[in-house]
Order: sequence, then C-alpha cells, then structure tokens
Amino acid sequence: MHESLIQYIRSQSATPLASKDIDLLKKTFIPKKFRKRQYFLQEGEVCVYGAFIVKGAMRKYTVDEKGEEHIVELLIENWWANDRESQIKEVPSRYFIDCWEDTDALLTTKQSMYDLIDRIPALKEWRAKISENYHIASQKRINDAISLSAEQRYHELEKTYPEFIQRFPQHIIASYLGITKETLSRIRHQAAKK
Amino acid sequence: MHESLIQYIRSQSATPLASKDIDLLKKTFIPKKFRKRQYFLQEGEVCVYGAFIVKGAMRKYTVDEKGEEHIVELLIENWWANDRESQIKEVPSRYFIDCWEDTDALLTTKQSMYDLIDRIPALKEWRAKISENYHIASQKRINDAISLSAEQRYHELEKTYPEFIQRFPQHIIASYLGITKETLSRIRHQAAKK
DNA sequence: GCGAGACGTTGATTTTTATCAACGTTTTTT
DNA sequence: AAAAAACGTTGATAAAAATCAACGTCTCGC
Repeated sequence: MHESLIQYIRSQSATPLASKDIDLLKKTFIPKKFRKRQYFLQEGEVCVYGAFIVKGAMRKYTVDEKGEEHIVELLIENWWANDRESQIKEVPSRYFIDCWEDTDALLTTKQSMYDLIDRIPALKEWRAKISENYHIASQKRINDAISLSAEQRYHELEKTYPEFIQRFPQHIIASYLGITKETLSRIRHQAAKK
Repeated sequence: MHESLIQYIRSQSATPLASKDIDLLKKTFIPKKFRKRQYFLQEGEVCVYGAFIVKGAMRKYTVDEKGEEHIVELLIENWWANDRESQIKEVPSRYFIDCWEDTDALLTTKQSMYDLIDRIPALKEWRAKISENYHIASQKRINDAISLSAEQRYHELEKTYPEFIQRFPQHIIASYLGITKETLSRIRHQAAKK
C-alpha cells in the first residue's frame, strides 16, 4: 500500500529517501479503504485528515441552496484529497469530498504531516512541488473559466485531463465545467459530427 | 520602502525577525518604481523577478486571439506579483502583468528568495501562509465561477474585495469576473434600484 | 482650451446556455 | 427477474449574457 506513495515522492523530489525515512512514512500514513459513495469529508466538519489516493477516485464539491452539486476538484491516483482551509485553520469545511470509486487511501493528520516534513527533507520538496502544481493548475482553470465558452472549456479538459473523461460520467464532467449535462451532451454531439 | 514589507512579514508570522534578518532583507529586496501602464511581465518572457507591492496596483492577464484581455488577478499593496510557473520552471509566461497605478515594488529573484527563506525562519512561515491563502482563494474563485451567475459573482466580489471596486474601473472588474462591461453596467443598474 | 482616448450607459438584437419534459438504455438493487 | 435508479439524449422554450452600435461625460496631454 505504501509503495505507490514512496515511488511518487521519489519521482517528485531529487533528494533520496533513506530507509529510516521510509519506516517513518509507513508508521505515519494510515491506510484506509473507502467504498464507492462513502464520504471522506462532509460540509460542516473540520477536515482532520489529508488523504493520499493510492487507488480509486474522489470528488470535492459544494452543494447550493437548490441542492445542486458543484464539483470543484476531481481526484484520482497520486492526488491529495483534503480541504486545506479547514484543516489548517481548523474551521468547518464548505466542501464535501466523497468517493466515486472504491478507494485505497493513506491518511495523515496536519500535525503528523508537519512532523514528517521536519524530519524528511525529500518531503519538503514534494510538498512544495504539489503546492506549486496546484497553484499553476488553479490559475489555468480560473483563466479558462473567465475566458472560454462551454465548448472550449470542454476541449481544454479533454486535452489537459483526458483520464477524467474516461473515468467519470458525463454529468460529473459537466458539473466540473460549470455547465449542465444537456449542454455537454450537445457539445459532444457537435464534436462527434466533425 | 522596506518597512511595509517587514511589518507585513511580522503580521503574518509568529517567529520574530532578528535585526540581522532585517538587514539581509533590505539587501535582498531591490526597490523599484513602476509607472502606470508599465509592464512588469510580458507574455513570452521568463518571469525572473517576483514583486512585493509596497504601494500601487497591478493586474495579471492573458490576451486571446481576438486581442481581448482576461484578468486573472488584481494585485494591490502587500500582494505578491509574479508568474510562479514561469519563474520556477523557467519557461516563457502566458501572462502579462502591468501596473494600473504608479507602483513601488520590492523585487527578488527566485534564487535570492530561496536563500532568504533558508536563513530567516519567519519567512518560511510567511511563504507558507501566502501559499495557503492563495490556495483557499483560488478554490473559492473556481467554485464561484462554476456555480454562480454573473450577478451573484459580482456581489461576491463586492463582499470579498470591496477595495477592488473602489480602485479599478468597471471594465476591469468585468473582465476579472469573466463578463462584459455592458453586463456589469446592467447588473449595477439593477442593484442601485433596489 | 480642445481633441483624443478612456470610461460608462443604454437599446436592439443575436448567441449561448439553462430549464423543463419526455424517453431509451444501462446498471444496480432487491 | 423485476423494479428502481442512474445515465445520457433530444426537443421546445426561456433566461442569461454577448454583441453591435450609438452616445454622453470626463480626463489628460498638448
């Protein structure tokens, strides 16, 4: 279970991982299995754990007054599921996170993560890189949201995360793009004709 | 010039700043004045400097094939202007950053920033906090973009960053919201009637 | 002081997208 | 195996927002 985490850290950081570091990692990250549709986090809860996804898929979303879900993030293998705001400030979350597939995850608390980062230099790099990647991706997503049409946004998603389109049903993709499932269906119909 | 930076770091970090740290800060951050409309970064350039804004206002935006500007960020005092993707990976930027007002800024390169962070513990916290805040704000902006109408997005902006509305003209605000200036004008007209 | 450009408004029209409703297919549950 | 739920599609219609065009005001540089 921990192997894929270790491999992933190695791939993201130049600093090697000592074998005592690996032992420490294994002690700190708690393996946990989630069933499809199981919540990892519900609105109003404080996000105590961060989850590294070893296998499976999750979604992070808000629910508005009308009861409609708005998907903020789709998460698959090697991604990190949490609500950093809630976790760091220890305030109730605005988001739901649940599993779209049966999922194997590795959990840590904020504190154990801090301790780990202090002790293992490679993790510092890893953390920085994740934060960096997130920053870049957000900026792009915001730019797409304010400057592209529904159709263009869909084609951008096809280019950027083709695996999402394979893995999640269309109404989930539509929500992620901020459009209705009907509009997405029409966009795809158009695209298929060409 | 450096005072506002020092004060800001203090306000964001629990660790105190030693006086030798302050000397180091002053040596590392290069003060520079920019005129209104002056570019800080142009598309295609590598972003060599990050700029801490002491006084003034900037905007970060893309320009599409039609020549239209799409504003990704508005930046004022105590904010940090750069393109992290370009700066860290040393690749050409997709963004323009220019000054909307005459601006006093403090510049650092990536390397001098890394060195500083290594030497001054308070900066580490500061960096983490900025990155955190950015993360939270992005998530909210994405959520607003995919779930709210133009009108609701405008009212959210009024709540979240009222200073932007004072400081930037309407067509800039409209671009930031991803709507046309005409639509924003009508939204404001509606709101005024109530 | 005057002309150019920036800014904002308003109206008419078109385009884009959402909404509502119905229906077929597939998957899951019982 | 049947029923229910989830998923996707299509059509008609409505709402939201963009586009196009014209115009008024203000500011700034010369």
